[in-house]
Amino acid sequence: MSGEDKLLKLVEAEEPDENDYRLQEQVGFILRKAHQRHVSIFAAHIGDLTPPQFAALAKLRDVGETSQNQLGTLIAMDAATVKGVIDRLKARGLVELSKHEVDKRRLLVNLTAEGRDAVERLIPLAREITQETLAPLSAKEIATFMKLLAKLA
Amino acid sequence: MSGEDKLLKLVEAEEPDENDYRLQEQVGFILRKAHQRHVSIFAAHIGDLTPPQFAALAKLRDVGETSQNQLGTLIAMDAATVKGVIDRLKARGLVELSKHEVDKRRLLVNLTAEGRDAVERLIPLAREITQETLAPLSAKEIATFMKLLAKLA
DNA sequence: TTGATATCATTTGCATACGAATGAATTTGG
DNA sequence: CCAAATTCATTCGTATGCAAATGATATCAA
Repeated sequence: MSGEDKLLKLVEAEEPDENDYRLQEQVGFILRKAHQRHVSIFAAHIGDLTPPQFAALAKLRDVGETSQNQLGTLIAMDAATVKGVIDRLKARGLVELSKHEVDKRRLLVNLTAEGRDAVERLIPLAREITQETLAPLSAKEIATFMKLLAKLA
Repeated sequence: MSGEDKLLKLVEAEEPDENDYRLQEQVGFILRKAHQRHVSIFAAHIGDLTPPQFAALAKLRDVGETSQNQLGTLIAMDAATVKGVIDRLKARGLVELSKHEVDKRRLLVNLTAEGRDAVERLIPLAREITQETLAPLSAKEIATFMKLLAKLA
């Protein structure tokens, strides 16, 4: 079959050309790049805290004292990951840990006064980060994008 | 100022309530979750290769032999990261390395026969991964989403 | 009540991801 | 032509992110 015939066949059958896989058009690849860009913008605004660390602080501000595991669930981190994040926040005095009186398995996490001050101070910057990340889109596009992105997450 | 007055003021001035920062509505947080979900879908279909490793193989299939650094640029990885990825692919015999004859700084990377076989075999699975990642969206939503996501990446 | 299950946390091992520092080789500008 | 700047690659340190194994505690069910 000639190249032209093959092209014709593909158009007619609407089959993907199996020789034509474009990495840079795959959702996973672009998702990874968009995430990288966001992290970079975050770092430019908040240099001394990572997005996961800020997420932990912001969520603790919302819900108050919780167990480490529960916090992990709320910010989409598995137990091993959240432990590292909390360890580093504790080392910096932004959170404090205590044992649950009734259920001795649980490790309670809470903001320190310093941690609470830090979150309040950083939230305006976090708003700017969100804005800058979405800056390539118009207001209408942002609404559409956020709706669809939420469906994928 | 009473709570009602404060609300009124906010509505009039269209200022965000600085006490009301919702982490789970921020684009960075949802982007991170969407990426996590994609990686999880990837792992369910292709267990013995990570998305970055597959990206390297797929891109080498596109462009043929390139320098390690150039490959990194093409798949959005910095020099330190791409080195680790290539090292592991080399250890598994999927890529081979050679020195550039003219520019002695460059380390050339290419697929081995086994690496080429692996990519060809995996591309259909990669198509499924893309499909499953986008499954929560309709065809029209996918087109919209990809267009907007590309703008952000 | 007790044996099976489930939950919470920790640890280990592996794989991105990136900043910063370093060294080798190349290119550029004066 | 040569010194300065750039590029390519490596290494180190730190921080996610997750699977799997382990130990302690709690809950459930026969």
